[in-house]
Amino acid sequence: MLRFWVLDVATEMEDGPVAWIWSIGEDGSRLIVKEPFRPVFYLTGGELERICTCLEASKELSISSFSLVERRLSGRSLRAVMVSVLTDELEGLAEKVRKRCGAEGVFEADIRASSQFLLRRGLRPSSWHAVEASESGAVKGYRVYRASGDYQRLERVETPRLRVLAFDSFFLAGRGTPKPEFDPVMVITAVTERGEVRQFSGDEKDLLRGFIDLVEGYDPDVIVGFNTNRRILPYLTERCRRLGFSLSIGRLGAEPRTSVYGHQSLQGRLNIDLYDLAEETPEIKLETLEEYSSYLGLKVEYDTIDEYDLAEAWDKERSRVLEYSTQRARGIMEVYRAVSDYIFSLSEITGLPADHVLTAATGFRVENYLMGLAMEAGELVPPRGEATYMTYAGGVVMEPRAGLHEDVAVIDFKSMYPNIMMKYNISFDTLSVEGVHRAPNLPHAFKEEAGFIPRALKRLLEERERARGLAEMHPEGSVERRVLEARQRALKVIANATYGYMGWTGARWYCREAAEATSAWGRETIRSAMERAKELGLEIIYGDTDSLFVRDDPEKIRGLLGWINEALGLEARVDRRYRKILFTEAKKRYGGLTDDGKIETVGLEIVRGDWSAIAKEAQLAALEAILKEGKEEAVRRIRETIKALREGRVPIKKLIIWKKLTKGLEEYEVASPHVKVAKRMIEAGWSVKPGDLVGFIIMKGKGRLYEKAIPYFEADPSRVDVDYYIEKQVIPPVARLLSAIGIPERTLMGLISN
DNA sequence: TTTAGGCATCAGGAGTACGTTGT
DNA sequence: ACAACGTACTCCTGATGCCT
Ligand SMILES: Nc1ncnc2c1ncn2[C@H]1C[C@H](O)[C@@H](COP(=O)(O)OP(=O)(O)OP(=O)(O)O)O1
Repeated sequence: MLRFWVLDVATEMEDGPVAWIWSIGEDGSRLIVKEPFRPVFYLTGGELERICTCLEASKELSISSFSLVERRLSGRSLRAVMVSVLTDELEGLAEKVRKRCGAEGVFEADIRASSQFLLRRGLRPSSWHAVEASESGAVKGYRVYRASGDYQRLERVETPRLRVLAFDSFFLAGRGTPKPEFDPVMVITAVTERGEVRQFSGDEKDLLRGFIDLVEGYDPDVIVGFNTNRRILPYLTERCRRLGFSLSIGRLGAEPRTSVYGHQSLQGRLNIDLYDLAEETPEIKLETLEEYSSYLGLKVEYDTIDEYDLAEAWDKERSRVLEYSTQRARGIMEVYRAVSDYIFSLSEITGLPADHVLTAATGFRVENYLMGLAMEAGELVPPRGEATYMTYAGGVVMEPRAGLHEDVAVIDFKSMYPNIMMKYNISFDTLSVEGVHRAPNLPHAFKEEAGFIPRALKRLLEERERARGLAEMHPEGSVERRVLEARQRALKVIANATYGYMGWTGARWYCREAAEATSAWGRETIRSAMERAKELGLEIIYGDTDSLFVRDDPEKIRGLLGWINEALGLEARVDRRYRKILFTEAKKRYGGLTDDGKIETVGLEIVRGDWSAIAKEAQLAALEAILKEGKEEAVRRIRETIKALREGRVPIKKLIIWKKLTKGLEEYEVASPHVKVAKRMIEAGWSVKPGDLVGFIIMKGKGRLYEKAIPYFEADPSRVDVDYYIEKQVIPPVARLLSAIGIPERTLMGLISN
């Protein structure tokens, strides 16, 4: 038996499609496991025997074989013709066959060949397998095996030692964002996992060739960078082409290939872009390598040079640029080390290859996970439909009791929606008018027979519990803990998103009834818990969807938790205790002092990425004073902030307001500062695209706000509109906190004039 | 390539009332 | 006297990013 760890899978056309499993062997060797593979689609409806006769007569098409099989569709048994084909262009062929042979439905023709291979053969990326295989030569030094028989998943959990190359690169433009048509590569710096640094600069052709040679010589399994998918790899590829050669950094010398959703695929290697990871980390508001490193608590030094100053720095302080490039490559390696386990675990859970899982949107992670289970269960994977969007009611949110409260306990249901889906067996394949589980105030019901979705959730929740347990074994602040926390959270998001997935019109298993019923039962559950809490004499201060904030009373809370467990069959727990907690009038916003002495803020401007740092700091200072010192101190601190602003003592960086461009500039209906600034930047030659953050500063002047906003890197500190920052940034968020403890806004407005 | 709904907050823009100005 | 204009106000909506 050959044992191997799956790095990546590709299908290549030889005599028909062949799956190439790029792998790491037990002895650490790099190898390729090959298996001729026949992608499959199913035909249903019509007269299946006639369809078979028709297929028999269609020998000229690339059909390898076909047979009548028993499958399931939404849980119901169904006969179908399974067609195995010799091409990786399934969709066209399937449609042709369907028409010619008079079938009604086509299933699974829209799943790409390499995905099919992974899913059908039960192969999991980023995990260990065993298979009967015979050695059959070598390609470019990689031993090749022919697999025969089924793949067995092994229990081993550890990741083999991978060769990793971290790199970063800067490009040089005379004006604005560098464009690959004109502007050369200045420098590439690469670092191996042993810490060896190689820097390439000078003649562009030489430096690119140097990098290619390094990759070929070092032969990394993983190439990791920051912003490689969207920017660096396409850029380098284009530069090489223009210089008359190709960026041959694939394992058999191929160029990077643009794959699904802007991902750059490297033959036989994993291309990992840490930017993708930064983007989905909610604590990180500004997706930069620096922010990510500091979020992880890594000790990496950066002498940062802003993108907008790079060209100038290259002229004036070249050695600093080169040094920064090295720091970045080192930092990328450090971050990779910290997060690689997380990436591989996400890949293993969802069944998506490690480099694809990071670019896949949540819905597709869920879907891929479900598809794997579906194929195991013989459940046909339906095509994506075009359901019309219909909204439905979600969770209930209580009006908070505004003000400062002492000793508040937060009671929280454990994975509420997933557990509700399991309790009431909510699934697309259990929806039935005669079902025994009838959703409150809805015409939807679900039957007893174990559903597909509850089965899928069970595994996710178990895995999450495991990750949570492990996380708690590591000290707070340690890298291990952060990574396990991230895994735990990823599993929670995938589980919750399984609920949202069924309410998503783009889902293969769209089932609005299931999603709607889940939130309806959620409302019923929290309402009954609220009632019970009141009956027990608990004082409720706030609640949102699955939580109750109550005045702490351990005895009564114990009673409530016990009741929830017995009467509702769900688990709730005290998630947190606040010594003090402050609510404004608003829902979903509060800040408190926890029992272990930490300040926690939820929803307030402090946690939002679209407020200036000065405003967020001022609000935090006020909150801290309110919780720890008193009202007077809060007012004193704000007075100090305002004074500092007036006297020009606040660094310009703290005045930047960042907002994301969420769509193309033409699509905006109303003018706004960040859109205006984006337009201005584009005119100056900078590239600003949807998904980018635009940083701006408000300057003195007349007119609308958007007329006073300029790119942050053009701001002259002496012309900043200090009044705007005082009156519209600092005061309102602070005033909302203060008014909750009875200090009228006037008190702050009085501070404006001095 | 879009998991869902619920929510606060801000600024722009349309509509309106009202006062001022010029003829 | 009356139209044209500017300003201040209200109300609604688009936009963003958060919470669960
Ligand atoms: N990202 C999300 N997508 C869809 N539904 C969500 C999401 N986050 C939360 N919900 C819904 C479903 C959850 O069960 C419910 C309560 O959320 P929350 O308390 O944050 O987590 P949880 O109850 O699932 O886990 P925990 O065990 O950490 O409390 O709100």
